[in-house]
Order: sequence, then structure tokens, then C-alpha cells
Amino acid sequence: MPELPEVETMRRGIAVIAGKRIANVRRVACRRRPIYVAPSIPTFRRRVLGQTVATVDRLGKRIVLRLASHDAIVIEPRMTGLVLLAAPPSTEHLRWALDFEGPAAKSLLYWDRRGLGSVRLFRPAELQSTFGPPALGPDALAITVEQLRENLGKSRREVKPALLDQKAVAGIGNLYASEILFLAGVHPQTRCDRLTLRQWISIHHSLGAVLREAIRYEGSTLSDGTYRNALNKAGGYQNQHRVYDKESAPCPQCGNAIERIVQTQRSTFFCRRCQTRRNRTS
DNA sequence: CCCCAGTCCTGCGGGC
DNA sequence: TGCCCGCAGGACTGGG
Repeated sequence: MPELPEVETMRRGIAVIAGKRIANVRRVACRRRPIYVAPSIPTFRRRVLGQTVATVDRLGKRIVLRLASHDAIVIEPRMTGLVLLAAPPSTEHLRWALDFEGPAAKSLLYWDRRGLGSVRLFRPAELQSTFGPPALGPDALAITVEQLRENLGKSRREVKPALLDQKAVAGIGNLYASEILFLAGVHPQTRCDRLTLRQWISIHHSLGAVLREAIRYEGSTLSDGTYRNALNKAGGYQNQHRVYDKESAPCPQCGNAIERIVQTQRSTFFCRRCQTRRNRTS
């Protein structure tokens, strides 16, 4: 479930590889089906060996290693992928590794329990066409309220599933969508085209507030314990969740029971009393 | 064009 | 106690 805060925390944790030269790239733990690595390892190796990692960036929920050659390694963790510079949670699900030159250089490891993630190498033009606009919307930490309204304001979709649309705004996933709408006081089933300007401003504000707060706590490690930072340490934001995975628990604002509904096959958690379809009066 | 159901994958928890 | 099924939700595909 890595969303923007988790991917950003992982990115910061591996940022020290910037400036290092790549000595090798390899698959690991071959007993498991390898994750999707493209191009094939020999081609991958030929194009990255000896290259310097120029920057360690984030594109929505993906980590991007830009190389001096202008090629980019894009790591997409999807549900259970982790990027590590320390020992992984298990050796069994270790999938891929990048080694660096230098006697004490730690390898960058990609670990993925379910194996839905991918590691891909892109040329600049491919990176742009795959992840540039309009394929990917503005980053959730940088989007303006005007952009948010422009991208979703005319949509007939319900606002909660709409916030998961990476073409509209990049980085929000199922967990943070519920948290954002709770803080904004907006009912998750409100149609986007029926939201008022005031509500869009509130959603936009909450979006930044929740994601920045979650980054400060180094992301959410849910009960399955999968998510870890680059040093294999759990996050802390799960203890700050207001509604996510809290069905029947009291609302932190009013004490009413938190409800769980399903929207486009995904769980949504919200408080019926605090989250309305119209402007709150207070 | 817009939007949604189905798909991939593994580990787990609930029910019997 | 042990087994099995359903569920978790990233992003992509196909189709209505």
C-alpha cells in the first residue's frame, strides 16, 4: 500500500546513493517469480554499469533514479514493494539489487512480498511519455486548488474514488483518501461536480496537511507490517489515523461510530456526522 | 470520452 | 486444530 508518504520516506532513506557509481545490477531470490524487470537484465546491465546516480526523485508513487546518461531507473512498489539499504524483512522475497562502487557502499535492494511491483529502465523520451502529463497529474504536494478543480471539478464521479485517479492528482491512495476527506469534512460519496469552491479549498488544504503529517511520521505501517522505510523500520502514522480501518470505532471529533462503505470495490471509512455533502456551517 | 469491473499477486484472518 | 475462501488495493486492460 505504499502511497505518497511511504514512497517519499523510502526516497529520503535511499537519497544517499546520489553521486554513487553503479557496479552491478542483479536479480535475487530466484525461487520466487521475478518482478517485472525491463529491459532484460543483460541489457539493463549494459546500459547502467559505470553510470552515476545523479538524483533520487519521486514521481507519484514511484521512485526515480536519474542517471548521468539521462536514462532513469523507475521503481514502482505497488502494494508490497520496499526499497532498502539495510537487511530486508526476509530474504525470500528479495527480488532485485543494485550494487555500487566503493568498499563500504551498501547495495540498494528491492523487496516485494506479493511481487506486483516493477523495476524498469527508461530513456528520457519514454519517461516523459509514460509519466509526464497528461499520463500523470500534478504531484499531490505541489498541486494547486485551481488544478485540482480543473482536473476533477466537472467529473460526475464520487469524490473519494476520484482522488485515487493518478491522472488528476498523483500520489493519493486508498488509505489517505479517506483520511483527507475526513479532515476536509466532505462526504466521500459527494459527486465532484457538486462540490462547492469552499469544499475544494478544504479538500486541497487537507490533502497537503494529511500527506505532510504522514511524511513527518514516516508513513503508515498497517497491521500486516509490510511497509518499512529504507532501514527496515516501521512507520508511525498508523497511530494517527482518524478513520482508516476504524469501522465502529468512535469518531475522534464527535464520537459517532466510524462507518465503512465500498466505493469502486475499495473500502472507504468516514464519519456520517462530521462529513457532509454540503458546506459545514462551522 | 468517461468510468468501472476484472486482473495480477501473496499472506492473513474468519468461519466452519 | 486445520483447511479454505475472501479480502487487502497499487495500476493497467478491456469493454460498456
